[in-house]
Amino acid sequence: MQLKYSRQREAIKEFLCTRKDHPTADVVYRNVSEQYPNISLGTVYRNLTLLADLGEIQRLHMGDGQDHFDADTSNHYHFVCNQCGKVIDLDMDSIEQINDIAGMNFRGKIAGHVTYFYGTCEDCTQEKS
Amino acid sequence: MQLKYSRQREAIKEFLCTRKDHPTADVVYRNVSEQYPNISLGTVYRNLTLLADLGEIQRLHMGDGQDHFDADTSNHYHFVCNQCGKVIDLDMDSIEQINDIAGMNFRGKIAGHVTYFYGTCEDCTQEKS
DNA sequence: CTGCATGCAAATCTTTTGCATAAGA
DNA sequence: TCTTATGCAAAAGATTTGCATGCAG
Repeated sequence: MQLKYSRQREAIKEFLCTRKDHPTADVVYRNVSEQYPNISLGTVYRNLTLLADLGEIQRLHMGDGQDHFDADTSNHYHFVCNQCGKVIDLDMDSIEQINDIAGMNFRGKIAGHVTYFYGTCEDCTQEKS
Repeated sequence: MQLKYSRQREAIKEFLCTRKDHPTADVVYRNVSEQYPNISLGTVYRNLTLLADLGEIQRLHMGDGQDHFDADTSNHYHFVCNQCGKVIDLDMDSIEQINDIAGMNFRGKIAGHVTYFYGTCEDCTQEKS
């Protein structure tokens, strides 16, 4: 099967790149709708899935019921705030470290990993006090 | 609200403790049904959610469409095989390491985390060759 | 007795899919 | 012109929920 250009897909990808948070399919849909009023949610899902399969974006399963999408495909950690639900990227260079750790006890081929930290973000910590 | 004993909940918890893999709600349902033929899927979900909220079990969002449940609430990593879908616990003592890593760049309170490694498990690697 | 837990079924919500039409190559 | 992508609506799945009844305290 041969991939064809589509402006809808392009717009979806572009929108994701502008965001540092991790929008859900529905958020993508509502935003891209402003540029392409006739776009359908099905198309958004199809393209998000396609882009994720191509490795151009990351699909995140955070357990809040909806998948989230991230245009940053580099290995990085995610912090999910228990209070406000915000998702924050954690930058760190030592991603290799974690692969080493896993390698210690596991025999098999590790292709990738996803790490979520859960807790209270700085903003919510301040509000409490 | 006051918690009351229920044999169904007890059976669900016990079943989970016997398993080293991470059953889905439906698997729990089918198994506990053997002991309590009239138990309903709703009850299974209600209790799994309750037990997870109490911290007695862990709810895992692995991105295969169904949540998985784990009676082992200690911090540990999960390996998900891309080929057969199997989930394997990775034992490692150095869990603290990962908290240190996150602490380096993030200001806030980290309460817990979940790490999934994706790849090919040993069995599937062998079949291929 | 009083209230939480259950069973059942319906409702919700997210994501996927079938199909006729539009658009890219 | 040939094939992939879209839009729309229906379908599919997983999980939640309302309500009458059952069981624990």
